[in-house]
Amino acid sequence: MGWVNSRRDLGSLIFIDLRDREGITQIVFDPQIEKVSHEHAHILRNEWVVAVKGTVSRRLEGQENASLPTGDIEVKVTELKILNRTETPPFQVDGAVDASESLRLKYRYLELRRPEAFNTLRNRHLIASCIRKYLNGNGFIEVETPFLTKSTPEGARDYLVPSRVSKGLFYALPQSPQLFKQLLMIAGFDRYYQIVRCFRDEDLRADRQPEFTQVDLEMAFVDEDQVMGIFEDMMSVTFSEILGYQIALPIKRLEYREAMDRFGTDRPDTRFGMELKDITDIAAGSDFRMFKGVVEDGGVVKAITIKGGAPAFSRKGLDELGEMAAGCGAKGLAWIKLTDNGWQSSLNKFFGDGDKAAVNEKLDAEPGDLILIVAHNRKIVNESLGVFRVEVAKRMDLINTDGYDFVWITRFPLLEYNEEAKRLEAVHHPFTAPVEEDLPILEDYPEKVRARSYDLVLNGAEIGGGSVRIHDLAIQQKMFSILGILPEEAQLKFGFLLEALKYGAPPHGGMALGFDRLVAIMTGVSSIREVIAFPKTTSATCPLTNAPSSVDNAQLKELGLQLVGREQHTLFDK
RNA sequence: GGGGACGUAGUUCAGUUCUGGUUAGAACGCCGGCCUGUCACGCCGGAGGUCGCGAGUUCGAGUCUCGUCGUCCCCGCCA
Repeated sequence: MGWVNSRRDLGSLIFIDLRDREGITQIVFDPQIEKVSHEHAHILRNEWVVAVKGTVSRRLEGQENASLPTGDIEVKVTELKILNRTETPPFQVDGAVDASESLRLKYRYLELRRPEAFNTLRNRHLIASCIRKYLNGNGFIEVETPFLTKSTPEGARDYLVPSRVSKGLFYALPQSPQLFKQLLMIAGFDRYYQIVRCFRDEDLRADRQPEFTQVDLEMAFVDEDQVMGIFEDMMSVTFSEILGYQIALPIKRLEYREAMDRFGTDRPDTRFGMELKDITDIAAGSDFRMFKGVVEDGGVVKAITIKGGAPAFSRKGLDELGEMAAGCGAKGLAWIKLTDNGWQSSLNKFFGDGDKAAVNEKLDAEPGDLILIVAHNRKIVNESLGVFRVEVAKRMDLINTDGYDFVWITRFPLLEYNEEAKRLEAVHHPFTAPVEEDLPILEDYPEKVRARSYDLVLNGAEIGGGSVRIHDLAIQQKMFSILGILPEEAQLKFGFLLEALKYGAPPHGGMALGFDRLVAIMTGVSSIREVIAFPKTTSATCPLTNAPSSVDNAQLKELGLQLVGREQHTLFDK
């Protein structure tokens, strides 16, 4: 039984490629074997659903098809039953012509009929099974937490659900099960996990969906090393079992500060070098006024060296990079092409021979190399060089795409100042514990305090993160006050957590893994939409169901809601 | 919220600028016919178009202008 993938009607002999989820098998209608079914088989078309009876037999000598796993055999049909016919599909399921993504989403069930799409989702299932097996075997208990829960002010925008029973009040769909898993630790569950849906109402990207799946876990009586240890082990087992790939353990670790200095980003792609080097001292001694000015203002001058990059970048290519620098806030991009005769650069006349040699040495630069330099405050310099580093590596094809390169980024800043909101915000979330030795400066220099947090980065993509949590009521209250949340407000929004912290909260910490991103990387697809059975478009709509859609006035009335503004929506697209 | 690319048979695209002009093409798919070893079967014939939508310029718009809708990518945003 299966679907007609293709037919080859030779008149008196008819071949059908029959497809089911496991693959394709050729079946033969031969009037010498059975007349009636052969006659009926003439009308078969692609994607019809059929059942056949017959004998599996070895193909004739020389008629094997090496490109099919079942290419040595065929089914000689003695009975044909047509189970269903089809209209002409909106796109060809056998994949001869690729359809646009919105069409494939609208007819997602046809897309999923394709072997590649099915296999991606089957791999997702296998990865999830592997993770479950690992965690089950290590004493973790899967617990479901509420989807209809309480809106929290920090973090992303919430999806809201109106309450019918309590008119005018709203549930929020969880951005993550964060607080519930902490409560489970306080309850003494010790090791919890959940493969769970999370919801965030923010603008979409190729690697972002409004609802996405996390592997969420939490452990009691642990420090960050134990959480990271479990996670490394879990990833190692999963990559080994699913891909046959051995992750190099232990996964290397970088403190946030060092990652920013060396790679210009908190999710460095460490599959290639080209690290950022500081040449502030040398630049300060040059005659280039712009560099001097930056250094006097407390800024830095940093550079990356592109080995053999001088011929690869034309004036135009460098101008493009310059525009990207401007996009990052940098005032400009200086470059040096190293030739056998010295520097080819607009900086040439501003640097003495000694300084030139010092720069070359510091940057490990030889003739044929290209040096890119940015001068500004530390943040912008790191950010723009970090962007160049990745862009240049892509353009020069320096990234080994076969491997899986993991790195932990630890000890992020606990807090950062939000210019727009004019207050401090938690970098990770407000329940993250500060590094103990930084506690004394929490009040006076809050932005200098490091968090007991850690992100797992794979091939330059953040795939997960977590932290040791605050289990001390006084510190949690202090955190809220530093974040500008008044005690009454904290009580209103997080009262249940503060209350719980009074009743014997053990030290605990955990982590969450972006499961869709992990699966996308492991299956080698470019968008997480490919690894989600029924994903949404970049405007958070579903072409298949036409969600979101309008509802009856009666439904609204029942919820005590009234629409303002744009009320008219068409129910059906053309 | 901002920037960019795209939108033409069922599908994927060409045609669109410089230079608006008779009947808008191709491939795959679809329909009909022929064919006993095909496997992207082959051969012959055929149908299929509101050029996303709306306005404007023009004697004349797929082509130029403005608006609008949709899809994708990026920035902001995503504790």
